[in-house]
Amino acid sequence: MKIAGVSEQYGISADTLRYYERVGLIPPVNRNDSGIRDYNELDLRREEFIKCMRSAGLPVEVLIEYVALVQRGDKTIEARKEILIEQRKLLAVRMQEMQKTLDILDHKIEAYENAVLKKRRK
Amino acid sequence: MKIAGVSEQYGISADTLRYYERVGLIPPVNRNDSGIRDYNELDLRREEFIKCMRSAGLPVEVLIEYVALVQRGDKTIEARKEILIEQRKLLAVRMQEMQKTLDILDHKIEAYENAVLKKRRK
DNA sequence: CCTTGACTTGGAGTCGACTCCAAGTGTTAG
DNA sequence: CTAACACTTGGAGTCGACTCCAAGTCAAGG
Repeated sequence: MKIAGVSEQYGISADTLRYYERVGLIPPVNRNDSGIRDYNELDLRREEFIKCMRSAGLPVEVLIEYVALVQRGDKTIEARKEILIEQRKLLAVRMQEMQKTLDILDHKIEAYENAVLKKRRK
Repeated sequence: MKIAGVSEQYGISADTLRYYERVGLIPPVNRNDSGIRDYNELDLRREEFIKCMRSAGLPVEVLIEYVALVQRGDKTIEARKEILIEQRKLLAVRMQEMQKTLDILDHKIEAYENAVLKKRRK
């Protein structure tokens, strides 16, 4: 699959896909005879993983480090696990903050709802 | 309370507090005779609100709009409510994405855990 | 009196993460 | 044969949100 197809399928711009590859967020993608990227199944799964991690706010820098470890093989499994555990922890904290904010928003929305009703009753 | 105190109490840098005021994210804070900011209770509650909203990723721009509406009084209540409902919706979506990522991280961490154990058993 | 340190301003700089651009090459449709 | 179009590269530009800087003012302690 060429870059435009991947871009459409995952909703990531071609520029961003090239950027990801350039900075090492995914390993180099194979090229056809004209030098054009030809994404295989593994590449696509990688893009999906990256998309998922990025959507949750994991920093590009951390993901680069993780991907580099994957490339170095089984001896890096412990290090990779530590990275994921750390990021999982940070993610859980962010989600807690967001939950707190969500609750406050719900309170405020309800308060505004009541204010609107009271106004209408006048 | 002076800016340094607020900064310490809320974990927001003095620069950021001034920035928030400059762009209209909070209304101008009163000054003492020497022109130094003197935050009152209301100002502090505003900072706390902003801190909470920002920690959940609500854009500064949206908050500026919201604060401007608050300044314009009761006739803007409906508009404010709409903003909060919209942001609440976006927040819920982001949280869902994060939950999905969290689940995947948990799966991966568990898989790594098993891989580590298998290795040790050799 | 004078230094120290917290504050003031306007404006410039930084950072993460893209996003866009110019110039060039290769494949395809008419 | 040529025009259109998808792709390539390296590098520059943008955006949101701060963060830092220079130059100046003021209150308090030694």
